[in-house]
Amino acid sequence: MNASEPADSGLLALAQDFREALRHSIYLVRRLDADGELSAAQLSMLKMLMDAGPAAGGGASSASGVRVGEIARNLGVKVPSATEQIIKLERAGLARREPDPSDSRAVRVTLTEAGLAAVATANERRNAVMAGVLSSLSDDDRAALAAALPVIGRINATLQA
Amino acid sequence: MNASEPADSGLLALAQDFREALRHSIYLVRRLDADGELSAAQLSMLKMLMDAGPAAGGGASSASGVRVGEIARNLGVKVPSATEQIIKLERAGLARREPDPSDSRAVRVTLTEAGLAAVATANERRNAVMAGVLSSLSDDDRAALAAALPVIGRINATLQA
DNA sequence: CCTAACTGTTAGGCTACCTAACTATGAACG
DNA sequence: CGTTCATAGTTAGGTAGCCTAACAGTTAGG
Repeated sequence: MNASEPADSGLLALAQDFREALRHSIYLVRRLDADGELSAAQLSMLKMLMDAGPAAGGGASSASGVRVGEIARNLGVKVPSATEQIIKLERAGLARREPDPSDSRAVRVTLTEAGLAAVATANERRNAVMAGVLSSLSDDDRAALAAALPVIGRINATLQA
Repeated sequence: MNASEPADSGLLALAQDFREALRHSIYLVRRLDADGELSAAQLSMLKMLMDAGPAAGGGASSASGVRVGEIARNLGVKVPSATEQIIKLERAGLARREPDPSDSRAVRVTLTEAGLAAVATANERRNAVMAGVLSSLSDDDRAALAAALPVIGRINATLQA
């Protein structure tokens, strides 16, 4: 419509639509998280520990576990919030806190067996619910969604930096 | 891989990926909402009032405003939570509560001029931030995202029912 | 050493949500 | 009509998750 700034106006429109979609998706997330097992925050943390746990990034030695500060950064929260969640997970027997041998200030957090199992169970259940929702879509819709997921992943990755 | 239930396993995989994407997108939403103006919940409510306000659904007469129960349903929260937010908006001068002339039990909520302006401002700002994020994508990525938005909208619509 | 930088915990506070209990109005029916 | 049941919203009390500020212990540098 506007010849002077077509790109910008399209970008803003896309931004608005995407925002709207995410805003509404909060219901969906809320419904998924309402299975009364693990809270969203706790599952996120457990999952992160699982992903990062086995082979921690670029570390030379096999320093098992993730440091509190790193957890906070990964989850996009402040350190005290991470501590709070970690303590809850620890009390629930899902995670363990151990001193870092190479730096006595630091704390290493690892999943327990129970934690690992809890992640698996919770994820399965939520995936099943989500799959139920997606099952009502057409094949084309699912294809479009699948094509967009890497893009959304790229958007999210941008924010980590 | 598995010939017996290829559709189901694909569906579950898609479900998992979509869930993951939404989970990570929470950062993005949080960042957008951290502009220190209106909280996410309040902006959602204001926006809903704006959308529903002018021409309320299938109502015969021009009953202006939205009822508290309807607001709660639209936002996916319980009535007391809606009341709470409405009171905050009212105190901030962004919304008004009036008795429903046709049912003295009911309350009609409408935006004030200030509320309308606040929605506009907050949305503009957040759209700009989001546009900034999206500007780093390739054209193909943006196209894929745009194609998926209606699908996500359809998913969200499913939940309303 | 002694100070400066860093890691994590504690303390206190806020928002947004929930359930349960209450008030007031409307509607149905004998 | 008047009692009874349903509906609309508010109030009260509680929880989860996040934040900032203040604190304690550890490491590293001058």
